[in-house]
Amino acid sequence: MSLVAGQLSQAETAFTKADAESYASMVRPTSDPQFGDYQANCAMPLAKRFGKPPREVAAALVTALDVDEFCHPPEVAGPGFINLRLRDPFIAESALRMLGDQRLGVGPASPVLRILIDFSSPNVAKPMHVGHIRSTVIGDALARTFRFMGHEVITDNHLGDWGTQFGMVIYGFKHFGDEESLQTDPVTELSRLYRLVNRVIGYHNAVAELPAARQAAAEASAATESARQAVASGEPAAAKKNQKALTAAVRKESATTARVAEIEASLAVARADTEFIALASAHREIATSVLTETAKLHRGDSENLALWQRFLPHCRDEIDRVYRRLDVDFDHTLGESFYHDMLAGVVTRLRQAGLASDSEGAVCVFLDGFDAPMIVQKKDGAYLYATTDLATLFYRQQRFSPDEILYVVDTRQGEHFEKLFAVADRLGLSDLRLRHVNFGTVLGADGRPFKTRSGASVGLESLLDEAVARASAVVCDPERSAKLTPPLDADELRSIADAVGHGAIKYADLAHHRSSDYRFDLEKMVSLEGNTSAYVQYAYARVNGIMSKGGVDIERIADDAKPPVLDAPAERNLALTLLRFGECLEQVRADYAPNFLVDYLYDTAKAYAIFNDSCPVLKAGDETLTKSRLVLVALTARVLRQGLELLGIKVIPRM
RNA sequence: GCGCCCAUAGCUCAGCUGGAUAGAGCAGCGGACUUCUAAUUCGCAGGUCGUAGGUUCGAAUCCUACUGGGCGUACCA
Repeated sequence: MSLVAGQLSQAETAFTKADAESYASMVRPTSDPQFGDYQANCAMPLAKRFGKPPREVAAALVTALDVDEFCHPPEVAGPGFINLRLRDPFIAESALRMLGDQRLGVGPASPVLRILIDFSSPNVAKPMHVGHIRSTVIGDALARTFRFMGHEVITDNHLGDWGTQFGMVIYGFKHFGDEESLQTDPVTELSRLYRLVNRVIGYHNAVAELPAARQAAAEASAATESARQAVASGEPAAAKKNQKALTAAVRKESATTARVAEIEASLAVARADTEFIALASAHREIATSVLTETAKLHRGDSENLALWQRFLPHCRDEIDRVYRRLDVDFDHTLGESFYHDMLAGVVTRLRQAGLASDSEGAVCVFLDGFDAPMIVQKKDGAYLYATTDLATLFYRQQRFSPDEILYVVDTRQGEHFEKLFAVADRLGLSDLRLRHVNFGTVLGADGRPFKTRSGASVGLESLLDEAVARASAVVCDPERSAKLTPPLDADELRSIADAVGHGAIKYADLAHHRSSDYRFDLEKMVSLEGNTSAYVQYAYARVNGIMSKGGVDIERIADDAKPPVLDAPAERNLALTLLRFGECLEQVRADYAPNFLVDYLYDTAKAYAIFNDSCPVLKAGDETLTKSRLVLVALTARVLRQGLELLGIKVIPRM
């Protein structure tokens, strides 16, 4: 495609005398095979620009276009589309060249950019949960993809290792801690303390919130009643308006009463546990005490600092275990604590730049276009995550001098990043491209954010365990595995379930455009049917089966192979699809959206399935044809394996 | 109140700086196995792209208003 665009660009220049922006990149796969392989849509905008009929422009472009080497003569169709059909020998030779290239014809990128990706970034004081999937999986896929394209990628896990969560654990240990448990099983003990403190705080919050919630519900109920009367007795002229007000009132009433019910339910659960209530009653001031412990830690209090230093390695072990499972790693893990000493300097710098000022006791940066300021220091003197983010930005700029920094963070933090970037801009960092790579929420089957029935967030590890268990049930059918030669043994079955289970979760996440919310449905994710990880992994296993049976050495096959024959439609379509690998990576790059790669791999797996159905390889009955088709099979194997690897998903040789 | 995002087939979702007859999967119906892995594949059916205007040769895509939903909004991250 870039080849076409390049030639088109020359033709366009001949036509426009370089007197217009280029539309040569408007080449894309055709919407329908009857129009050829690619269509160029640049004639229409050019026609508008020069006030000439589009078909005339298209004809002029075609005349100037020098693509005879790899294309059949282009045709002008419809309002001015230029349809291009690649010559089979060109496709075949390109496929062979791709097979012989370690990089599958991709890159190296030009220009090579230094891209820093900030992703995952969990709070380490509490167990990872479902909310960490997206940042981790998307960030990892982008890092792998951009690196493969030839960019210089730096990954940095900006851990939450210094915040209120540690204040909670410190408070928990001081009051409820068990020294022996901490020594024998630190991770469980720390997790227990976090959960307990969190629960106590939640309980007191609920108690405190209940009266106000009840009142809000009562008011909403009264408002609904009066809205109802207005509808019943109001003037006809205002009927529509009144009805609308009633609808709104009813909605508010239902929301507020639901909130009351939610609080009451949680209190009922808590009160059933008398031991817990006794404990909670003894710690009424826990919320402020936790903040005090956090503040003491930040001030360098020796006891709290010692506890923090004691806890942190265990918290790190805990998340590292999950990263190992997910096969995710980082070049750097510079948590919030790393920047602590720089925070005062950030505030000073902002003051000196005339950006920060005092307001209501806090140090704030007021920015045009925002109602609320960015607060960089609280009235009690503590710093906030905005301060840390700025310190981090300055540090990264100074140490790594990246061209681009990507923040793979929940879309709800959009406003925070707008402010952060605005401040960076005001401080003269405008040549550094900052980008909030936002993503939507993971929803449960009910369309609400994915939670357990009791309202807690779902633990990441238990989710992975469940995915592996379900994958095992779907993929490890004993009758089937016995049919393979040799039969799959227990170890191999386990590694299959592992690859499919973890792959399913990653694949499903990456299959949706990152900015949309999606429904988490494990059953669908591990299914062998449809656009799933298992389907693509299975396609690879089939490909691999043929290669091993045919004795193909995938590393050597390109050395003495000939360009494949593409007489069958399935052969040609498969080859053409394989050639588009690089194009889809460009799409991923342009929009920071791995779902383009997922779609591509699914298309490729489908194209292969059709080929597999209609084109025998080892049984083609003709040695030349067998060799030709083995080239396509081997290239399919490499593309699927490489593509899945860029998504962080493993392939298995058999399944 | 203000701001951001979303609304596409029964369901879950794609749809690439505006392009030809809006796609896929699942679910439904009907075909194809002396298979190199049928865990596959082929066909059928299914859509006023939330509503109403506007811009354009051309709008799911851009603009405006409206409807419905989600999220954010001064010292959590």
